[in-house]
Amino acid sequence: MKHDVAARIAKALAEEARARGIEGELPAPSIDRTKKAEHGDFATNVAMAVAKRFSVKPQELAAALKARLEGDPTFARVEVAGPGFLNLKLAPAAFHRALAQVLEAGPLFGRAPAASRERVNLEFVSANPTGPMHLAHGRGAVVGDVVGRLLDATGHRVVREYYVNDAGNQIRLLTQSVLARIVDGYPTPQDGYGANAYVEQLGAHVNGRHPDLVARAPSEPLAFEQLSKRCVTYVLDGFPGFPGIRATLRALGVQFDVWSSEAALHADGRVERAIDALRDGGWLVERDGALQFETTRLGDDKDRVVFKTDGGHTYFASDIAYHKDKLDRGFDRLIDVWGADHHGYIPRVRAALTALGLPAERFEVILIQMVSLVKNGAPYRMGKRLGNFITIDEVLDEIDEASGRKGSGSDALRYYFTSRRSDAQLEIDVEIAKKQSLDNPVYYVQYGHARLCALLKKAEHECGIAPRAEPDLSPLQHPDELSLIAQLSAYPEALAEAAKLREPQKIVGYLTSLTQAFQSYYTRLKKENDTILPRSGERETGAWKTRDDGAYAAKVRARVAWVRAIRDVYGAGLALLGIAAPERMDRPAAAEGASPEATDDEAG
RNA sequence: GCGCCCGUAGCUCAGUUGGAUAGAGCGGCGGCCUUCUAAGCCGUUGGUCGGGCGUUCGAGUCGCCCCGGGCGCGCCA
Repeated sequence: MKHDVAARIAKALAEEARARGIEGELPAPSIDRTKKAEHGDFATNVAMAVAKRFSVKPQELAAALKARLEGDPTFARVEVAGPGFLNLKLAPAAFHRALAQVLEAGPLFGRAPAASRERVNLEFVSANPTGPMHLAHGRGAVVGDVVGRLLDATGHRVVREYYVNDAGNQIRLLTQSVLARIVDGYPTPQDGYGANAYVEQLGAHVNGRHPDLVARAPSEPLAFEQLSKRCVTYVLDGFPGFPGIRATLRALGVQFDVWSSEAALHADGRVERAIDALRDGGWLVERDGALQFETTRLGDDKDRVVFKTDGGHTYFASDIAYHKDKLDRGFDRLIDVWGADHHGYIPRVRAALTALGLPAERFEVILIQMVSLVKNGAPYRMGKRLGNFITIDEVLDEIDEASGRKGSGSDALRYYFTSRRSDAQLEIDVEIAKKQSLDNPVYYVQYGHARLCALLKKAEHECGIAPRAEPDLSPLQHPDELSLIAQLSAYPEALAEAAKLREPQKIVGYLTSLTQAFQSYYTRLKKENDTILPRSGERETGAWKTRDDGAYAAKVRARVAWVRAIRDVYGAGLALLGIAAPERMDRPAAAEGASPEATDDEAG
């Protein structure tokens, strides 16, 4: 629809230029959808943008263009406004054409499967396998997952990857913490994972399953290593009392294609080879007994240690190998989703790729800002040692239970995390996060979808309108119906924009506004004493089919197709967000029974 | 001190990458269910878009300078 309008404006502009003898390239006109109905459907600033080239006043040029555009039946009204805007109101037929396009594409509308075919490696979450995922991890998980869906939908080939840090200090500390719980006299490690239910349960489980390893681990390094591996496995796969990271992610609707292991990078020599390559390139220096990579030569603040004085590697050493490995696997683009507290890390990874002769410009980072928790207005600090972190499992379970539907918690959390820009800090009240089950805005969007589905079901079963009917659309004349079509036609633009900028909240915003428009129309129509479908009495007798010589039936059929288009776009949008699109939603019992008295009782 | 992010309604946040009278949810107040789902709709309340200067037809959006908050500046991850 927008392209169509843009092409017509460009044509009028070109004609005007020719008439005035203006030579050369003209800037592409910028076409905007208007916010106000009185401004028509589209507006363009083209007259203001090119007035200088034409050596005339913007308003004069706008008037000339208006004269040309008025000859085009696509436009019902063309007006010059303000300093030289052209406000365009489209004829109904233009809306009907746009709707036909949506209907033809159906649920695939807006997708661009043949776009770039860029091969993208999307690495996200990558939380250390040392404990359950807590709420803050969820933000990166959801944003990463949705960015993956956005890229899928816009023609990229995405591999979702979880980098398991199974080779470092933190794993050793976890294993030591576990041993301290179950082996008499085993020292509690400094900065370890304290006395909480998680370590307790993990210890009990490990002790029951691998008594031999537990016995030997304190004195035999090999046994310790094997025990560490077991611990990582249990953290990922779960053990009694805790579902494990994989299951938590699954419950959140997050899937991964590849789980790559840091330990494996070391085991098969990829780290060594990457470091050797840096050495061969002359990037490494021995300093203070450690091996340093001179990243300052590539714009970093200071040189970075890759091998420590004690001979151990830093995580940076692994990361060099890991990112090199990802590029070696042939990806056109690497997208890492990181917590914003790691932002200082970007220059050194980029430096590493450059030093290795790899295309660093393919490396991109999405920073996820902190999630800070408050409880009753006061900061709520979470910490491993405090043992009071709110796990994702906990939040999911509570919301599922309160709403009586499995998956409800995932929907609520996904909505919450995707409705905000990821580069802005986010404050969550832990009480609201857990109890906000029934007034979460996600239900608003889902309810809209359920209403559309209910209409379509009734249309099929009680009016005999085929689900894939392709009726004449010209009876659609209600201003709300037409402006909703304009909104539908904007969906591909919203999707493309969201994918390009890696900003899921654009989709949430789009869906919210679409829902609003439909819900508002739905109620307004009733006030106008009209309905989308025939009322129940007429449905039963079939009288609606012949009313007004069939004109009414034609309108009903057109409206049902229109509803189907909205439903399809809706469903597509929700799928992008990984939020369920329920076909029916019944009022929850709490809301059903809500009366002033009942509310007072609860409050008192 | 240096670097990155943020500052928009009482609270949590959007704002189509420079457009017209800045929006939503929650909260407050007042209305709307006899037949398509009231988890809804309508109205109302609420703003010097942190402050200043600049760029131009036009700034919440871009530039510079302040103020305020968060994060980073480890041979931790």
